[in-house]
Amino acid sequence: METVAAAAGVSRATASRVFHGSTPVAPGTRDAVHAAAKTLGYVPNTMARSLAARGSDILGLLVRDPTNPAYGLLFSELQTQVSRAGLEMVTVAPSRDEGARYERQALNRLLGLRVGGMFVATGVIRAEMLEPFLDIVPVVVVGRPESHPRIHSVSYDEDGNAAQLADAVAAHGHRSVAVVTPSAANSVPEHRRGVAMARRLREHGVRVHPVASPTFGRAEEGGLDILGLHRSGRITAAMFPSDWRLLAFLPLAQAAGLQAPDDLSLTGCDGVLPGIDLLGFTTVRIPVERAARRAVEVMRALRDNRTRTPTEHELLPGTLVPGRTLGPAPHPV
Amino acid sequence: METVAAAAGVSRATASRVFHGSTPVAPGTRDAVHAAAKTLGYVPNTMARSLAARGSDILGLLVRDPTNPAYGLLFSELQTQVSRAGLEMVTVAPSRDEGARYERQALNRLLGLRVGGMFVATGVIRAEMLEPFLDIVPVVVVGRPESHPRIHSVSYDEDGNAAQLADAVAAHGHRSVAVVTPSAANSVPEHRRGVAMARRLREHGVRVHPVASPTFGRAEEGGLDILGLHRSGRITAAMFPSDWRLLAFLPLAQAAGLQAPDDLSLTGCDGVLPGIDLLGFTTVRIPVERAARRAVEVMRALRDNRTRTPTEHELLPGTLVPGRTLGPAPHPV
DNA sequence: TTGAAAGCGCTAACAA
DNA sequence: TTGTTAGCGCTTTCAA
Repeated sequence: METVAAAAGVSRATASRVFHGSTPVAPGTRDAVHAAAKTLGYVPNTMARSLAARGSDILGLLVRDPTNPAYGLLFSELQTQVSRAGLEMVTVAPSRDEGARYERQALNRLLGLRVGGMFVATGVIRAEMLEPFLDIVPVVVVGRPESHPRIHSVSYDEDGNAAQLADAVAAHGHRSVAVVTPSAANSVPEHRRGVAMARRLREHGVRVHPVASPTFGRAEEGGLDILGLHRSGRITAAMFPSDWRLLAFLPLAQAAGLQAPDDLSLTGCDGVLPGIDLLGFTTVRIPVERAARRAVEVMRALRDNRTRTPTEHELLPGTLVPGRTLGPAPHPV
Repeated sequence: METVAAAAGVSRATASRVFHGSTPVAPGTRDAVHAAAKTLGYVPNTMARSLAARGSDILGLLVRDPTNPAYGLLFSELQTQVSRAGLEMVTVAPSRDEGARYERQALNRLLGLRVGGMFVATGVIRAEMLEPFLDIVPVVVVGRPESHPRIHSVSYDEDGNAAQLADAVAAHGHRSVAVVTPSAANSVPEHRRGVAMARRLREHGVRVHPVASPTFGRAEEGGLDILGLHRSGRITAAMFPSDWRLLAFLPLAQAAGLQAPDDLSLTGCDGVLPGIDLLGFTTVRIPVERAARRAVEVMRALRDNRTRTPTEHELLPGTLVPGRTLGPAPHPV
């Protein structure tokens, strides 16, 4: 900046004011500085700036698994919303090597940068790990339900989404349905969805056949159970806790000569897999965009008014995507 | 750090040495400092550190679209490899709002952080945009072929991958094949793959039916052409430039009562869509993990030896995934 | 509207 | 093995 200031014939302080834009600067001076900066290819040093200013407009996002399309989309949307709000954002992810240690490391990377706010999109960091920093930096948990009395969160209404799907299945006249429910150890949100679907179906008087789906990478397992249930005429529909699981079931169904929804109705959940809409799945689209928007709004409120913003725990409902894999029950059971 | 040093009864310099770990510190002193840091919840200020040290071990990744599973995977793998190398990494993505302006903004965010190296995984930033910074910070372009004489790159061998698939199709006896080829404006890598597939097929003496796939979001378009070609008996296989396109074709095929590979053989390309392996696509898996590993190795070499590392332009071959959607040609054409 | 000067939290010689 | 000291590049009072 020294060089830029010299080239423009002003002091460093004035150059600083031009870039920061807080105090008024004479138009002529401003132009001279900008011109000098452009020709010299000057990019302000964020480090020095936030060091001197004791804080920055850079927000941090801690994301669990960029491989997961839901997180990828969240990343992308948050970035866009943050940009629109005139702030910046950098993202970190933990190393994939096993261990919560890397989550901490990623958290520290953000803390070390002294970000002006943190979005946390990982279930592995527990609330207690965040607690010490709540007074230092605004934290918004996003995409994962959080009930800590001091941590703000914006997440998806998994129970409501599951209920929407169960309602749709029941409304199509299905009276006996398989529900794939992975264990909680396997996937917390999927487990929760499965449980909620089953509960709601039962409220409709529908008979539920729970299908465990124990292993993670081999989603076929529950699939064979479903084929068996269908062959013996005990179900007319199968509900999956994610589009991914439903996708995994398709080749099995196809091999068995099943057509959805004529032979068997199928539902997924999520609606974010790229290209998934083209498959015509009946599913619920989680409101990633809205979550991003709300998360940024909450963050802004927190930053503007650090003192007393009441803790918010928002739950955003998804949207039922009718699709082509859910049809009327073929025959009364 | 002042507070920590005081609590441990040492000077700031000593505390610094403990965290930085360059110069030897007496074990007793070290423990005292660590203890003090722990109880005080101290996280070193990266800003101040890299300001004072004139540089940092933080690398930056500029990623085009975190929504794309190939980039998501690359992000994740780079993070892991960087961690293993004892370095750190932060990632930025441009806002999704239109315009190359946001790409620049994202680039500046990284530059402003004075990262110690940059991975660039976006086709939108052109080489000329990077040129001014090549002397300031090591740059490695990854996932996109780059031929700039001063910019290092590690990317996928799209032509080779396309050839592998074409070879497999020809080897299965197909003599007349549809090849979906989007325009370059639509997607550069997909266009390139389509062209390369067609070329290689022709070298095998196979008759190629090019299928344009003009619009982006509506991949069905080319699909109808393929169904027509198949109905009239003019093709026995269809090659898609990405798994995504193939996925989009599936519902059409299913609606038309087609089974792969009995009625029509199908191939994709990429192999990274989550859950895609379960569909049994015949495809090529792009070597994302290897690309990440090599990119980090190149980066380390650049950082260690800034002066004269000859520019590398690596092209990594993918792996053919046999799958179940490619079978022998049903009858001679 | 501008400049001078005092730090922000840390590292890196240099001395001790 | 440790302390002292001079900055790193910037922002921000305070005067002018």
